[in-house]
Amino acid sequence: MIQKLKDEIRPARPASFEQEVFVSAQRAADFLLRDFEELLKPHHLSPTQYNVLRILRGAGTGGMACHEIAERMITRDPDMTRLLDRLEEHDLISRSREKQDRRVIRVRIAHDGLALLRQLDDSVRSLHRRQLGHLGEKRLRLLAKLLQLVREH
Amino acid sequence: MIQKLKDEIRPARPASFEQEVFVSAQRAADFLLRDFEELLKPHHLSPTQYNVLRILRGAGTGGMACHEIAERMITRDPDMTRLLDRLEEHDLISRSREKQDRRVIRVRIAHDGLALLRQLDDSVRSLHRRQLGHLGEKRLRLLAKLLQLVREH
DNA sequence: CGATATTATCTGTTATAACGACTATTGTCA
DNA sequence: TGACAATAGTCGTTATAACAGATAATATCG
Repeated sequence: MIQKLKDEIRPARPASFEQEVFVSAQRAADFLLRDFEELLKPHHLSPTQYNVLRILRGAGTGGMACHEIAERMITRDPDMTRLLDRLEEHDLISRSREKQDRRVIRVRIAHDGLALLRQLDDSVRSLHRRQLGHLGEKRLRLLAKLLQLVREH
Repeated sequence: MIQKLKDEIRPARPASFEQEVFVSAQRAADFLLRDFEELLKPHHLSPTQYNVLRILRGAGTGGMACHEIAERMITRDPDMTRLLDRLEEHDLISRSREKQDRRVIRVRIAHDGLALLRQLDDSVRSLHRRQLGHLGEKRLRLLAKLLQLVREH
């Protein structure tokens, strides 16, 4: 009886190396994200919101349609509308309907959004340096290359 | 006026290489997680819940205290109680209060939980092989090593 | 041109995550 | 021993994410 339970509790096969890498990737990403969230918290921004602001700054004065933002985001978000609602409430972005294609909402970063990003630029940069700088440029290039390969599938 | 806006919209400095690696890591982790969520969805399990079941299977018949589970989890979860509530509702785990230290709740994987994991073992393994196998063992070892280095800080 | 498909976004609802405060139990140390 | 701190887990509340269906505008094709 006890032997049977012990057999049951054993997985069919030991975890594969691919599985271990999967777990390592999740752990590393979470480890990095945790500090980043802490950095943003005093500014009442989530990493996702920060990401959107960065994308919009990159888009320049022309702004971007919702679905273009969604395409560029780091992690997918099925609820762009309300994500933008929150940013608009805090005057970090502005929205306006397109003239040509009236389905499209054009989103632009607002003055306050730019100011906030600017205020964060240095601390974000130095956080990432603290988190990853110890690897050295050579290893970082290697890591970037390998992560790129992971996604190229 | 327009020139001023253009200046404002430009970040203080271009993104550092460390920042790029940070983003790559988040993207790669999300990319891997997405497929995994799809695989689990028909079984009404989230990656977090699956992770807990795996941890409990690893713990064996002796089970584990809540805080021990929390320590071993891939991503932190500040709400272990309700995470376990959901698993218990579906009879995937069982809980019982410790005799010696009555503060502690001992959690064990239940028969149905073991059966579910066993059912998933093969498909999880082959998913990760599909996702990562193309890198080859040498690159996977390198990647695992680098991800380990990231966390060792 | 008109029916239908597609695209872009929004909204209602439910589930989960995050944040704090709270209770119960045990450990520590004067 | 007895006050106080530390630990383990729970619960109330709010915020966000996920899912599914709805709405409006445009594109396509016979």
